[in-house]
Amino acid sequence: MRQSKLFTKTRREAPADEVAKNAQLLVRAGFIHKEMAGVYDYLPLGLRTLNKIIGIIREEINAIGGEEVFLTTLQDPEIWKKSGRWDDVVVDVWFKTQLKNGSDLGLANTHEEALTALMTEHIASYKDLPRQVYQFQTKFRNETRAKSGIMRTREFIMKDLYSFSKDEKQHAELYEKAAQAYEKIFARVGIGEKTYRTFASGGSFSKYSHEFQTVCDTGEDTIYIDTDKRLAINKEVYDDPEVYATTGIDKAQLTEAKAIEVGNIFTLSTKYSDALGLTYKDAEGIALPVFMGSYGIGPGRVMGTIVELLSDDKGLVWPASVSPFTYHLVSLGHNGDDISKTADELYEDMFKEGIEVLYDDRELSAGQKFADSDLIGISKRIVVGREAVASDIFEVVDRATGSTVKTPRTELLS
RNA sequence: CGGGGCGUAGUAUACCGGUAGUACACUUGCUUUGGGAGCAAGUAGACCGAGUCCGAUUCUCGGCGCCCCGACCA
Repeated sequence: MRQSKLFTKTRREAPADEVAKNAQLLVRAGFIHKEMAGVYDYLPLGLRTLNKIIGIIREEINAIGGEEVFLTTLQDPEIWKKSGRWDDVVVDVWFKTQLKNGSDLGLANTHEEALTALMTEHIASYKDLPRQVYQFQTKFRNETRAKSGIMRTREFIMKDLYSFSKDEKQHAELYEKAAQAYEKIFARVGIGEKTYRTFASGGSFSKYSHEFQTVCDTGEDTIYIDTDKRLAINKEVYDDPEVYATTGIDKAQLTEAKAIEVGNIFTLSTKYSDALGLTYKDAEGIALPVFMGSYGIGPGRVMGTIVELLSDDKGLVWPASVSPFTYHLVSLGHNGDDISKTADELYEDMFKEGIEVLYDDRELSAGQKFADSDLIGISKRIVVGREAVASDIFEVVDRATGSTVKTPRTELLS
């Protein structure tokens, strides 16, 4: 797309009401806009990156057998009363509203209840199991304190996957597959090296859960890492001797670090299937409760984590896999001169080839264009200047490393 | 929810109990063009409410909003 048509503008100054690096840079580069505390809009560039992240998650979840759905945000209190989670004392992050007739509705903060109730119509036999159902859907959580830019917000998209198994053994297989899918996802978005599968407390459903924690100084969580095994232990279970017995991790080998929770996986057991009557008939015709798990990733938080980890003093730095465009084509020409014509031509050709390119065709100084390009952080920049006009060879600069490769037109179009 | 800080043009900031200043952005004109260009002119601002005062953007109180630390994060 032509940058002259992009409605967002970059800013030289960081917003006064943001301290977090992720929010400062994303606002400055025009990726997001804050509506209020903990509530952010995604603008064209931000939405592109968010959708790249979502696309990667979708591919990996589909690869392990996930079936995508889209459930509603408005929730019937009845199903929540059955699981005991309607009460504000039990779940303190509720946003609730009412119909015109005065009856209560909830705005979904998670979807165990809704999906479990739904699946009672589709799971009847052991032949219907296992199932893995997921969605990308808006969650509302009335956090007492939103903070850290887009890392902890009151409204956010979450990928939530739910697994339905006939027993614990079948569940364990799905659980491990989901964990491996998560590792691939975090590797593909560029934070794999710093992300550790982490033992954490399991809440009220199981002894333990796993979190995926990305080491970062600005993280909220404290974890203890075994670098050899590439595993970690959350501080909340650090003093539990059973963890070491189960995992074989040597407590003395661990190193402490701050980390961001970019994903989590839970064994739910039969809590929700019991509450909502989700059973199946085994081979003998006996009704048994379905064994469940849930698996979450917040694509927005992943995006924020990438910013926290990879950006530099000039701005955002996107890995190619999640860059809003493949190329940032920066023309140094003016008013229809030869440089502009060469850049125009290259843009049109790339566009026809379906290559994702943001074309800076604006009438601005070179310095300003480079500064904007650095700030936006598209992974590769093509610079069109005098030299390109004569030679048809273009400078391609890697945003992360700053290294330049002279690339002929034909190669750019392949 | 406890503690602390802060609300001034689109953005970032300054000063002041008596006509609110600067920079960036924006508009117009001329010059400039490989790392945030120059000159000139122009548009644009005190969160809301009450109180004190001759006079409040400034002081006091209340509300609303934003940030940070802590608690919380099923």
